[in-house]
Amino acid sequence: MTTTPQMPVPCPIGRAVGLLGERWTLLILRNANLGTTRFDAFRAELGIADNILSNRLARLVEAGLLTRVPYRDGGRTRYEYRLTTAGAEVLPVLHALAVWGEEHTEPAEPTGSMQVIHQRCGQITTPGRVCDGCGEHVPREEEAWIRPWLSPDPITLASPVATGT
Amino acid sequence: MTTTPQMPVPCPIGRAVGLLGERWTLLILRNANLGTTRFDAFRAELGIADNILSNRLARLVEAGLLTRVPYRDGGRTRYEYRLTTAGAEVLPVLHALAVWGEEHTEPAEPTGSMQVIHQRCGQITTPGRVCDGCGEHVPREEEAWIRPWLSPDPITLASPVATGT
DNA sequence: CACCCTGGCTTGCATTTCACAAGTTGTAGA
DNA sequence: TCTACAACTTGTGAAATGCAAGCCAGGGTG
Repeated sequence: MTTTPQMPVPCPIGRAVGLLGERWTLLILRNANLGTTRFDAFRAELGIADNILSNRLARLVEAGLLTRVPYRDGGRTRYEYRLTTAGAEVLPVLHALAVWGEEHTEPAEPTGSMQVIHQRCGQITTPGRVCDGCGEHVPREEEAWIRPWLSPDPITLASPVATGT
Repeated sequence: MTTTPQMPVPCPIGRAVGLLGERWTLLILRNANLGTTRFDAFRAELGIADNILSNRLARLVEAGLLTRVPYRDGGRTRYEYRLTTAGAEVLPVLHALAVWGEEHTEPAEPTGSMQVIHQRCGQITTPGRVCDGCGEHVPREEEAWIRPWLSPDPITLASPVATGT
């Protein structure tokens, strides 16, 4: 028997990897944290195949990291995928990956690098929970990312949908 | 064209995921951080197939996260895989995954959960760079993990091999 | 009111990756 | 000599992934 996804192993890292470690999953969550909610948008941004995107979104909904919420498109009801708190809380994983990637990998061509800014104080900071500039905790509502290869404008992180508490 | 591993995309998260996001890779690095160095040991601990382990180790060496160092086994030379600093620096990713996994997933059967201890002060702490107990930065030499489903004894993190500096 | 468009999928088939098992190499100890 | 061991390599079938096409429902356009 192998340690394939979703088999609840005793190690929390193993369990997290089982869920988050499938191909595309962390990238979907990255984009969901940046405000993407719709099937088409994920497909366009990631270049992922339809069937796999469909599969991953379903799994993320099932695992409670995303939730399907109805929205109105003209006169009919469609669904979009919104972050839950569990999904929003993968942010530290994304931060850690961003730091590691910035430090240890090279882009194909030198575009400006990704930056995280603390909107309350306006400073650029290292991805993480404390602002390098003002020394304070950075709540997700005050965090924005600049991804210069897409746009010079900062993108404020998406808020998770209210769940219970 | 698809965003497959090793294609240097502009986003550092994408690049990190390209390398670290392959199946088994983060688990290999977790165990390497806990002191595993040998092919057999990785195989036994992870239950990974030989050819995939071989492939992943080679890729990690190529990417500079591990390095092959010779050791003597009786009268002959064998090789083991030791962490480089780049490999050791995935620790924050592992911490973030551990925290998320502890919070949002359930083990199959309730074994004691993984704990991180700051050996200088002896306190149990949340995986991360600052000790909950004494409030100080936890350098990796002072960090140990207890994984009660394997052993009650704390395991001090492996040191990376000296590189350059 | 027939036709096309758009978003969100599902289905079918080719390609790639993975799992499992068996074989290889070089040395050493029984 | 025979067996054991660590670290691989090779072969083969199963599963995951990628690509393209099709489907469905409601609305807009002519």
